[in-house]
Amino acid sequence: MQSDHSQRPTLADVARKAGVSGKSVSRVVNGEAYVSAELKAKVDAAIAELGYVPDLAARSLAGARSFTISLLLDTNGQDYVIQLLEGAYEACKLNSYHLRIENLDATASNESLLERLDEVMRHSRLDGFILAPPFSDNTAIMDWLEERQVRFTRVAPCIERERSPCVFVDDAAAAGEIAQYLVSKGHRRIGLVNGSPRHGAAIARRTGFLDKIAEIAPDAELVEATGNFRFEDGIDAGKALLGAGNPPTAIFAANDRSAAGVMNACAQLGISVPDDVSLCGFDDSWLAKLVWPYLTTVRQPVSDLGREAARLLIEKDTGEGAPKQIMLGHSLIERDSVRSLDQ
Amino acid sequence: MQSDHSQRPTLADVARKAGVSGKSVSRVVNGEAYVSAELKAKVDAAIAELGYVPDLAARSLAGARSFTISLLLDTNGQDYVIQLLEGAYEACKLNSYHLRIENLDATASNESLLERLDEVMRHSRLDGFILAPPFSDNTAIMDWLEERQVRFTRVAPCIERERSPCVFVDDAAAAGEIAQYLVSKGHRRIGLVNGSPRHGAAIARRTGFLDKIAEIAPDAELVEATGNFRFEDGIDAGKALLGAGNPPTAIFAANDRSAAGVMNACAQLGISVPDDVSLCGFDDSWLAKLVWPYLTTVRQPVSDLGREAARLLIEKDTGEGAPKQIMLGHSLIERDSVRSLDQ
DNA sequence: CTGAAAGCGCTTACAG
DNA sequence: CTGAAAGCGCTTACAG
Repeated sequence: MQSDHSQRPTLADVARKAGVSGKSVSRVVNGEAYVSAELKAKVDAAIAELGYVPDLAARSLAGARSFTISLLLDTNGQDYVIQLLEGAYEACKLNSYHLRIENLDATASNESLLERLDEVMRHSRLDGFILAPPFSDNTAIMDWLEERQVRFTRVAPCIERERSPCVFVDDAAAAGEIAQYLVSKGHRRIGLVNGSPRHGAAIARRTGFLDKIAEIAPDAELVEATGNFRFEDGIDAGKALLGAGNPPTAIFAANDRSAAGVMNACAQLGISVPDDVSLCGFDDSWLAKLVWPYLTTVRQPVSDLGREAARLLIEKDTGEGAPKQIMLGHSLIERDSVRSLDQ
Repeated sequence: MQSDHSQRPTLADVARKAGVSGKSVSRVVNGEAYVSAELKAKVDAAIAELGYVPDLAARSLAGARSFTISLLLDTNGQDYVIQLLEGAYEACKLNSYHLRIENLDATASNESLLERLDEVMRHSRLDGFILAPPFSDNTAIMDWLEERQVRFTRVAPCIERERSPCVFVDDAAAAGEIAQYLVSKGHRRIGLVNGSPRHGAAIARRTGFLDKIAEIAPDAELVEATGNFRFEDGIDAGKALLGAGNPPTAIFAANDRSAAGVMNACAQLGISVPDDVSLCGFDDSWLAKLVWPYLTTVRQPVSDLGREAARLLIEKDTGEGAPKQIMLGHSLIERDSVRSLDQ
């Protein structure tokens, strides 16, 4: 690859061809102020003619930027990982940035997580990190990054949102919409399969759901089951909820994966969805259409979350001081897993 | 980050502390030959004391290596992407390499794919690429990389395996085992849901399956349906295969995803798996246990494929000239979607 | 608004 | 087996 690179035009080549100094070429390339239109035109022409592309390693060595950002995530059983990756990749590509991946184990101790981060930072330069859940709510990681003045943005944080630029969806409101939807369909005995207490989103969904029920149907009976966002949790919760006497007529599971688990429990128990029990998920992951019947759920624009998180990291702060918080919209996706009790 | 980096110990610091030249430190760090044990010990001690880590950007700028490799994949609907990523990431981490992602659209023209690769290579230095399916069978990409003398390894290639180091599973043999298994359970009217003709693996699975049937049960009736590895294809194929008269008693779908589609078709048609029809998938993706009944399938060690592909890229060729081909084992995973006709 | 010089932290020839 | 010098291709102060 060395030979390949040694034939590439350099900044000096561009400078020679344009008849200007290297510093001026650098100014144009970096979009700095105080460049006359005339000079810029000459440089741009030379760049185009030579097909010049600045060398990443040299920029990184000489300057403070690396044009590379890292996505911190846990691939373990997360349905949204791929979409997040897609969104972040797109934003990077658009801005000629590069995307690196750090796959960490969210169940590991903070100590070992920070150790790994330290290793990563020592080995290389990075313009910043995108923290995916559940790292987006990890204050130890945030403290560590802030101490070292490393920029970061967060995807779907639930705590201290003002602490960094971040992108999220209103989980509580979305869960509230599901509550409203189920109540509007006549359900008054409702089961709730909770998500991982480690994820703030699970808390927000629970709270939003319960608050809305309390508000619009205070007479409703609620049964809760613990969960951890996993398929197996959905199976267990479904059996617990539906195996007892006086089962709920509708169940809201905190994510699609555990909703699929509930469906599995139904299949095992010989209970029909939605004839015997209605079911809602959350995420609108591709899983929602890999079950039968298709799952009614809330759509989160996951790849948009990834894209915006990357964009916020790449674009310099606009100087207004305050980090940006971006809330993206969600939407209830009606499919076939809920029936109306009134009909 | 600049301030952070300027405080890091450099190679010169280590040289000073050890009382040797910078070149000697470089030799030790790079594990070069012709270093006396005594000198190496001094340098190692100084490195440990200072906590020295070589700077990636500087190494990359000065030398021919970048310690970064890129995984070329298409995230679109591929169940194995995450596992591949996990495996490749692990191998990189172990060797202090960094993993970058390029997410390309496999349905795009070769021209636009190569254009993007060119962009990527111009922007930065890369020690090589891992080609994931279906790029592992894309000769245009291989030609392009070879012309530029860029190293690459391939995951699950089906053609020209000698052309690069690669890692794969014996798809034909694995499909043959499924054939044998179904025949041993008494099935003689068998459906086959094919995979994407774009993926060589689909061809190999079909051939392996048909050949084995012809060998051990030449009297068996076979019905084929086209497919493209997608869930929807499984639904369509399932309906086509099972909606007609004299339906098969067992179906082999070329991947788990389309097998899930077949299950969906069964649910829609009121057909029970495995009571009315038996079903096998391929991959043992996590989907296999997100359906009911759990899917009997063939397990591919996907994260191992990713790990080995990265390892082959990172480790220099051993100089024997011939690229390495590594075949990893597969195994039939018996679950609950197949029943024996004899009982 | 523009430029000449120094330097980022390594590796590559080249000597010895 | 070991080292002194040059250079990779940029950006950063610093001048003007």
